[in-house]
Parts: sequence; C-alpha cells; structure tokens
Amino acid sequence: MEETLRTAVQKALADAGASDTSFAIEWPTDFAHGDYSTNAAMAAAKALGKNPKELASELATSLKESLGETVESVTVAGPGFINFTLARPVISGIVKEAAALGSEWGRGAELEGKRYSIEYSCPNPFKEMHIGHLMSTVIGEALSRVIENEGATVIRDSYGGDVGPHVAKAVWALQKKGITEPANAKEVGDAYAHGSRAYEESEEAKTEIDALNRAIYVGNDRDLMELWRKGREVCLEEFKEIYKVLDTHFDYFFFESETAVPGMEVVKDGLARGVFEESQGAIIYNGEKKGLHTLVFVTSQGNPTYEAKEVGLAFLIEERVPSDVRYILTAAEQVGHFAVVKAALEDIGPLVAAKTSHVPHGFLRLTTGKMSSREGSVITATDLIADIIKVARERNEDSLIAQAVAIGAIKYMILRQAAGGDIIFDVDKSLSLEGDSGPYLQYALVRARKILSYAPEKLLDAEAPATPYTLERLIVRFPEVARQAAADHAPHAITQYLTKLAGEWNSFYASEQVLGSDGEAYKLVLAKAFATTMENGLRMLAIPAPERM
RNA sequence: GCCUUCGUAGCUCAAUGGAUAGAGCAUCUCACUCCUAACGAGACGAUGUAGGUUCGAUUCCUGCCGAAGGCACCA
Repeated sequence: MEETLRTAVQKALADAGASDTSFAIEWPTDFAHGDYSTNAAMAAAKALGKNPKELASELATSLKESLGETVESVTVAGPGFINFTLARPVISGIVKEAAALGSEWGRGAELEGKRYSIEYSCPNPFKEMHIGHLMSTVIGEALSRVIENEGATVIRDSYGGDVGPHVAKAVWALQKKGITEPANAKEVGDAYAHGSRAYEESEEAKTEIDALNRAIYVGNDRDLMELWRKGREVCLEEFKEIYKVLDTHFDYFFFESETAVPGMEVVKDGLARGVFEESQGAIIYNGEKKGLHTLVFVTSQGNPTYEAKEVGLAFLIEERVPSDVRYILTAAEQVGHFAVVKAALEDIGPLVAAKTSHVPHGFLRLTTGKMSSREGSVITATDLIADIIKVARERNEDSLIAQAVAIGAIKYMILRQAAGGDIIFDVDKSLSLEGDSGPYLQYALVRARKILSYAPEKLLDAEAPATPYTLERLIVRFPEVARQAAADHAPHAITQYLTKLAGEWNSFYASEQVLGSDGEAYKLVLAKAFATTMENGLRMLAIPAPERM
C-alpha cells in the first residue's frame, strides 16, 4: 500500500515539475487525519516557488484521480500535508486477507535470499548466566525473527569465553576445594567468585592463577583439562535448559579456545604486514591513527586478548558459516573495544569487516544497586525467571501457563524499549503483570481466541459496516510495521505496535458485542484478523501465546 | 583530560525533521446481571539550558549543565 502511494505521489510531483523532491509517506498521528499522509507538497513548494498549501491541493486533485478507487479521500490539512483515507473495500479486503492468511500474514520479502549471521547471548562458561545475558538472548532472538520475517536466512551463534583469566580463576578455586566434578553451574560460578577474590587479595594465588591460565591455553595437563572440560560442560547444559525455556536456539556455539589459535595467526600475519605493532613486549593495534584507542591484541605473556580472539572468530565464522551480513550483539560497554577490532579487521580483511556490525544493547540495571559477581549480588537468569513464575503462579494454577505468562512478562520488559538503552529494573514493579506488559498482549489474544472458539468456521464472506473500526486500520499496518522493524533492527517497534493493537482490541471488546450481535459475521472476521496479527507479532518477539489465562 | 551514548510527565519508556509530543505505573473520577475486569472510559501531568540551521526541531549543529560507559596486557 505504501508503495502504491509512493509511486502515485512520485508521478504527481513529476507532473508538477519537481521529480527529484525527496518526500515521506507516513502514518498520521491520528486516524482522523487519514490512513497515510505525505509531506511532498511542503518539501517541493520551495523549489517550485509555490505556496505549499496551494501546491498540496493541486497534487491532491491529481492524486485523487490517479489512485481512483483505492482511496476514499485525498485531503489537504495543516501546513500542507496531503492525507489519504483508504477506501472502505480496500480496508475490509486487507482485514479479510489477514484473517485468511494465518501465519503468513505480515511476512515480507525484503531480505529474500540473504544470509544473516547473528551472534548473541554469549554467556561465559565457568559462570552462571546472569540477567545481562538474558537480555542479549531475548533481543537477539527477536531481532533474528524480525529479520527472518522478511525472508532472510538467519544463522544464530553464541560465542563464549572458555579460556582466559576468568576461567583460570574458577578452575583454580575448584582445584583448591578438591572438586573434580562440579555438580552445577552455581558451584562453578561460586568458584569463580572465590578465585576472583583470591586473585586480588593474594600474590601467591595471583601467580598460581596466571600459570593456570597459561596451562589451559597449552592444554597438555590431562587432569586439568578434564576438570576444565567438565566445568564447561555443566555450565553449557544449564544454558541450554534456559534457552529452551526462552524459546531460542543456536546453530553454532563458538568458543575462545577455538579462536585463540586463528586469532594469534592473524595477528602475527598482520604484524608482519605492519597492521599491528610491538610495544612493551605486547602486540598492539594503534587505534590513534583512526581516532580510536590503542589496544593490546597479544599480551606480553604471549596470550591473545579478547580483541585478537574476536578477529580470529571473524575469519573462523567466515570460513565455516559464510553470510552476507553479520551482527554481533554485545553490551554497550564494549563499543570502544569493538570499534578497534573493526578498525583492525578493515586493515586485514576489508570484505569481512564491511559486512560485520556491532549491535550494542544496554544493561539491565537494578534500582537496588549495581550487580557484582564478586559480591555475590548477581541476579542469575534462572533466579529471575523463577521469581516471575512464582508471581504468575498466583493467578494460574497450570504451571505451563504460569511459565508462558512469566516469560512473556520478562521478554516484554526487555523488548518494549529501544535496545541500546539500559533497562532500569525495579524488582517489585517488574513483578507486576498489569498495564503495558507481556500479559496484556497475551490476555487480549486469549479473549479473541475465546470468542472465535464459540464461532463456527464459516467466516470470511461477511459484509463490512460502512465505517471501518480503528482496529481494522491498525491491522492493515502490520506488514509495514514488520518491514520497518527489520530495516531498523528494532524489535521494539513490534512491541509498541502490538501494545497499541491490543489496546484497540480491548476497546472494541468493551464496546462491541461480537457473538449474537448485528454484523456478527464481520466482527468475527475482525476478531480472527486481530488474533492472527497478534499471534504473528508475538511469534516475531518469541513471546509465548497461552491458550487461556 | 579525551572519546562514545544519553537527558521527554512524580516514576519507567515511545515518537522515519512535521499536524494537538504518545503509553503504562502512581493519584483522582466513572464503569462489573453482558463473548474472561490481567479489561474499558475520563481527569491530572513533560521535551535539562542558551543559541544556530530549517517553511517546520524532542529529532540535525555548537556551547553550557547533568548522568552512564570506555580510554594497553579482563571480557
């Protein structure tokens, strides 16, 4: 629809002698203004030396003609907006289409044939998964689905740090405690906290841990590597359990233990070519020349840092899972580091660098203070999920429904706002499942499905009332909202839209009787179209849709 | 000190350079014999500050104030 209007406006402008004007087709703030509007007249007025309002009415006249039966009216308003109101049959036609299409409704083809590689979640084994990773996981899955909805193939991967100082700290403490087979991720996480404290408090521990770090890179000590393998495994098993609950999955898991070697090779090669420099025994990338920081890629001890491994990973993935576009989701605190990694990558492999982008997300911050893994004030993903389920349980005896409601509430909280910003997480308030929330969307859908469950399967050929409901005009927008969300990497645009849609449905529900009413047939079509839109929208966000609540 | 991001209602968030800046929470009204009230209707209430660009600025640019993060051997 937007394309139709764009083409028509483009032609009208060309006829008026302003073919190179750039203009927007947008949604008016209020449906009272119409279904679409354009600023074309205001944008072209100056170049043509005309009064915007006069130009607008000239354009409106010719647009009304060229659009014919697509529109009910084309009017001029305000400083020179041209407003389009869609014709009644066009709106009801799209509503019926939505009701009939089912899961295909809202699907786009904008990214057809493209392969995306998206990296997210990325918890480190040897620690528990905390709410920061939960956030990355939820955003990454939603972004993946929003992109898939436009026809792209998305390959998901998670990348974990299974070697390096933090691992050595955990393994060191496990050894000290005489644990050869850790029982769960918590035990390993506690060991990390213990080792981390010892590293700062004791010179002796520090020396031992540094040696252990090196030994793990080398990997010759059988007992040590066995403990390392078991510690990693027990954490990964727990991560996979959480992914199941969150309805996400990964095609690949990459680990730093695999990227260390290729990372070292790339850096050595780059050193020979003058991309990197030696300084104080370390190998660095001089970012100053590009207005960035200078960072160490290989330490003076000969270990690759995060940066070197990241570069190694870029080539490893390019080899194993080639793609057209690669997104890496990490916390915003890493933007500076990532900028340096990308700068180095541009010097070494410009093609790989060109398709790689960093998508930063904020922190989940607590109103009660900062999280610290050393002080044990970390909220783990498991604990948060369990807490919210407990609240949902109060109103749902069925534990599966309680879980669906809880997961919906958590995901909504994360996906309601732009991904880049921090989320202020008030434990008490986020336990409330009312207002703008996941359950609000789920409940709206449950009510629509209930009505549909009473109705026989004889919908679709219903006659629409003369005036469209606002709900209908909102449903019409869904495919365009989805396309825009994919283009902007903005799953939250879907969340915002669904919240508005649910509100409109609830208003309709409160003021209109469906079953047994006049015009029941069309209202059922509308209920079906709403339910389909909500189902497909929730699916894009990976928010579960329980059958009842 | 330098770099990045940010500053919208009492609180938490929206708003591809456009029309009367939208929601939820909180507070106050109203509404439950009706398809599930985890709902609906209404009231109250906001663009840090000073300039600039523009027909038009929450949005772009500059200064100031304030916040968060980053700035070589952690990730």
